Amino acid sequence: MATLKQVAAHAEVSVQTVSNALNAPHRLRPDTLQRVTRSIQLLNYRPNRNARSLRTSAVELIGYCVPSWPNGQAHLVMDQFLHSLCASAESSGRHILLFTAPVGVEGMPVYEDLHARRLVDGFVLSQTETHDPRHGWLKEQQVPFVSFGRVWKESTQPGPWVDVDGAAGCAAAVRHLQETGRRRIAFLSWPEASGLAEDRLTGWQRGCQELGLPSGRELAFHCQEDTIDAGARATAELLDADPGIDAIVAISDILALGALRELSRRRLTAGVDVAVTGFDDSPLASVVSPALTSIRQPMDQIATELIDILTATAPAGPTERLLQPELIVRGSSAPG
Amino acid sequence: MATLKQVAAHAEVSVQTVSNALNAPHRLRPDTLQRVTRSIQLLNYRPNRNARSLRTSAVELIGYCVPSWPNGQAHLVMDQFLHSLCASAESSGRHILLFTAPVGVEGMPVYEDLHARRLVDGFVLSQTETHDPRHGWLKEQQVPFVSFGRVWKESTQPGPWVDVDGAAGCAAAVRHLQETGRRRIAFLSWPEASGLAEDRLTGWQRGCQELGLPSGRELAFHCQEDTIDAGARATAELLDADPGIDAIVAISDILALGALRELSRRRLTAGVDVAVTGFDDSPLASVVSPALTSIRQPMDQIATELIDILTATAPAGPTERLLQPELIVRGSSAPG
DNA sequence: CGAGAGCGTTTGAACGTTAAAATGCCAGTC
DNA sequence: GACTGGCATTTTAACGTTCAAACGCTCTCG
Repeated sequence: MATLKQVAAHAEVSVQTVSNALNAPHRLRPDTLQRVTRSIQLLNYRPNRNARSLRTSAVELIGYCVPSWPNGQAHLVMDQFLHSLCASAESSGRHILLFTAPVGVEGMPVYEDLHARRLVDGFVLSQTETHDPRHGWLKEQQVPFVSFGRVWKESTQPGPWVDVDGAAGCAAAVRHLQETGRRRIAFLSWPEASGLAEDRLTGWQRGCQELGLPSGRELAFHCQEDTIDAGARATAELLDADPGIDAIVAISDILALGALRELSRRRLTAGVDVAVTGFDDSPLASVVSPALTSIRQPMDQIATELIDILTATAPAGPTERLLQPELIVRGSSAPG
Repeated sequence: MATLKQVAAHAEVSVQTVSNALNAPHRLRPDTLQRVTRSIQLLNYRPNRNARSLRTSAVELIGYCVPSWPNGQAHLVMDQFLHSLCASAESSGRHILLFTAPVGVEGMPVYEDLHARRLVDGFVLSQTETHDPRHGWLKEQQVPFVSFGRVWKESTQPGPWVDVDGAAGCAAAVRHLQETGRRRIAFLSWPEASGLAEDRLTGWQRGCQELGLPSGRELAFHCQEDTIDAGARATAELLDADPGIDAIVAISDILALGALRELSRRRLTAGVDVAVTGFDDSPLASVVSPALTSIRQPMDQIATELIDILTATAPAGPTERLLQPELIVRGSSAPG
């Protein structure tokens, strides 16, 4: 484990010169720079991050609270999100530090502690809830953070955020279904209380209205839980009540899977008799048959924006960014 | 942001005494301790981790490479694993640092760099591959690490590991199926090359043999990919070839889901006509209908053991631990 | 009653780095 | 030839903590 001192001795310069070679190479005369660089390589020197952080008081670590879902349910795309987040962080020389914390106010001491002890520079928040207490608190404490997900039903949300336009995604699904000949499009949703659900429902509604398709309350079903079973039961009820339904936009891949199952039980062919779309383009979507058309959140872009905002030195650019999802068309909505 | 110095001034003791109050309270006279503690609380002092780490050269961070699955497939239980790992790390005052790295030898520089720059004390490896190069390399470099998963087909594996006894899990599934009246139990597997597959296959085989049930090659099907479709096709082939099959042990929940789908297509009732079991007890298992009997890996215990081994100061206890999974019985194997 | 041990506390130094100020050198200017 | 300005490099001092040694006090015991 070489130190600056040893490299300096080897290159016959002062310690500071070696430091400059790494952090401000333009300050060195080309020949000196080359000599120092050679010594660095020869000794396989790596700067000690702790010493650096102590001096600069920046740890280059970003805290992320690993979500724990109350119902034991997994975030099917968390893998992808974490991977993108890590990659983005790394491309700016930072890393992600994971931690656990209780949801709501009880979790705040954990955030405070991590920041006060200088384990992280800031936080990326996800699983944003209505009236999430974290945003206000962090802003007040002047702890840097950025939120993945808007706090819903608030006119203004404290602090910067990045989110995906779920409404636009659902509207795009509706448009795609209309273009492929569908005329009676149902919507499979979560409980109405959820802000996420409201956003996506609105997209379906507006999409239908703009195309002159029906979008009445009887075409929207609110499932109480996000399970395949619930999706299947909802689909059954919808089809029983209105056999004319020829497409179903589901608010999640899981509910869409339920729809697929119910269709298959009824000897209906998904994608032919009734088209189905999901949301999130989880790994499941491409693994079922027919493969599921789904709305993909641009994970890489989300991650890049999050890190961008969090690590911006000067407050450049907007700090509220709504990204567009992408409709991935597969067999469940367009056979062939 | 209070520092030791300020606390010391406030409590009218030396800096070292405050440090001792935190790290070796037994050295202080009770009244001094109390006075210092009061000052610490009053000033809301938190030790600066960087300074501490610089001095002690221990960062209390554990590196974990966030897996990227080549086929874009998600690890359905990664959530749970990460959550358990974080919780275990935290209960020993540590945290998890995430990073990305290419698989195989090309990833080694990343590990080296993280360790050399003192970003982490050691590593938890997962996604262990046959002849995984990381283990040997890390051992040689004397970088602390522990592996989740054995390196297969090696008589001795460099370094400590924790793993789950997949064979025992599958044997337990077979036993359960036999007890509930099943006599012809098929096995749905991955490609034979996989060590994981071999382990679990062996469990099924031995389980059947011990109970006097058939376990010939014709009852084991090796799917080329881990998809619902592949599982369904395999189930179709198995049932076509041998209509007497009354139970299927699948090596993954995904394949089991395929089996369920094929059964339903054939108007057979899972759990009544043919019993089905999966592996991993992923969130999907409880979300399908009938709910899927599955073999759960003890995530909390795995995480605890991993952290235990990695952070043990003295080499206490065995550093190769094989944990027992648990069979979670649900409707797909025991209706009612 | 003086030497030695034990305890609680302080002092001095170091961990490896970087910011800021100081230094020395050289070329250009009047 | 002294004077200025600019550049490359070095010196000094810190960042906040802990280790190791030293200190001074009290107690024990021969």
